[in-house]
Amino acid sequence: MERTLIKDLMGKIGQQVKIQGWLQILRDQKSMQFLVLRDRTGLVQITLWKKGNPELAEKISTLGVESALTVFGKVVENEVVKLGGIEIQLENLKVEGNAEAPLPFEPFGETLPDQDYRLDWRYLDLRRQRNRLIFEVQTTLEEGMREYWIQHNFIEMHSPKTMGTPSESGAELFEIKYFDRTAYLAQSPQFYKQMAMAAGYENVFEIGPVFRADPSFTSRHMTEFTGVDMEMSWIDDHDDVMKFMENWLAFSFQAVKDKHNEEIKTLLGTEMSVPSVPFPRMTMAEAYQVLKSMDYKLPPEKKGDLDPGAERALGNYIKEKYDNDFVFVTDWPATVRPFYHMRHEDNPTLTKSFDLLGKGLEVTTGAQREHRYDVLAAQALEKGLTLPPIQNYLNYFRYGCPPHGGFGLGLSRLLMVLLDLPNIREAVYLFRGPNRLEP
RNA sequence: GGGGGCGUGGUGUAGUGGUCAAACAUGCGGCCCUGUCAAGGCCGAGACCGCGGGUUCAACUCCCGUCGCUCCCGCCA
Repeated sequence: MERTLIKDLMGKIGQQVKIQGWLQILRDQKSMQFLVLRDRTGLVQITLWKKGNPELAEKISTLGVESALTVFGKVVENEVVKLGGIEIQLENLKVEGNAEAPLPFEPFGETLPDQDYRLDWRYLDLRRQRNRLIFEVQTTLEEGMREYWIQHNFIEMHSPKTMGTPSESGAELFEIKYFDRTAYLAQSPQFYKQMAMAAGYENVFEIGPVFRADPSFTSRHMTEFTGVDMEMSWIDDHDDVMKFMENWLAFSFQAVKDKHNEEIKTLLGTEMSVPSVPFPRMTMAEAYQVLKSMDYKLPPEKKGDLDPGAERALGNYIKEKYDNDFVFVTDWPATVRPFYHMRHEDNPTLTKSFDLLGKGLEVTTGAQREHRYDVLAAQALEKGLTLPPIQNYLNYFRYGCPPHGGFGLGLSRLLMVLLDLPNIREAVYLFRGPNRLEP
């Protein structure tokens, strides 16, 4: 017999059905048993008159909530039933996976345990529909991103995650044993996607894991996360990257809205909005003016940079003034940017770079890259790097590399912004942090 | 790495020097209940109050250390 999904039961009134799901509630009375079964599409009540099948009733009495069940019965209409006005008259039941009692916690209880404890029992926490929805949204979001890229002739890359030499900055890399030598986990596909530019791919993207050995204890950091990276060739400057990016992002958000708008409202209590294009832009210098006008005081050591408080303040300002959740902050000082960001011709202290803030949270860093070998090498030296460790990278620019730029985006951070999630641990399937390697 | 906060039955909380051999809710077990539906009623089990040391006649409560969690900052996506 074929399985019927709970949402389709209305069309099967009077028929025998097989449904499969988890026992959410068992009300075991003297003469009647009521089971509420949950599958990914909804809840339904299942009813058994005990005297009609004492053996089955006995079996049901031993069930723990959250057991995985296959249920056979007849769908009947019953106005008395508050759960959709229908119920299933139970005929047979197979226990596929019994749940021990008590559960570590009640996923559907009125109060939930601390997040850290729920992380220990992540699969139970994920049974809540609102958590399932987060990853349905993520799936649609990535689908939208891919669709837009493919429409624009991008090639998908899968770059290695093990590296022989530290690339951008040694401090934040995880060292791993690699036979008789040391290797490093990639903290960005940066160099590899630029290599694709040198290879003449013109447009590439990658969605893959990146690793950061930062001992960060915040609601928005992870030691391993999914990076969304792209790089495009033959641009005039970083604004070409921003133009592409805002349209790409709006397209992907629209895909999410088309598919999940109602559920996001009901399960997450948030109204999602598709940002209007173009996103507001402000240079770093303008951002400082705005902060000054808001009386936001940056710590003096943050010269030329923003701190999280400043980012939140700018997010609020943009929301109020332009009614947009996003803002590009451009033209960051070279002092706070990596050596490979291209600098302005008329002002070499500033880079052709940008951050994208979403609701005041940094979700992206991007730039036009320096593709001229001599300039790039000079900038590396100026930053205090030595050339031999990055010579393989520098070589990409020796035999005809086109002008190019791109960005890296944190997938879970974008989900936080999209769904108004307060903590990145909710926006990722399994969180990894300095003290969290399990499950 | 720096700073703040927290750590009490399975879970969420209350209790902040003696009245606590620790309370409430929920969950769990048992019994009762002609259809329940956030079901309800009764009974029961379950915590040496994170760990170690100290102060005190007396510590869940104060102090020190330690571990864990959490938030903010640094770092970044």
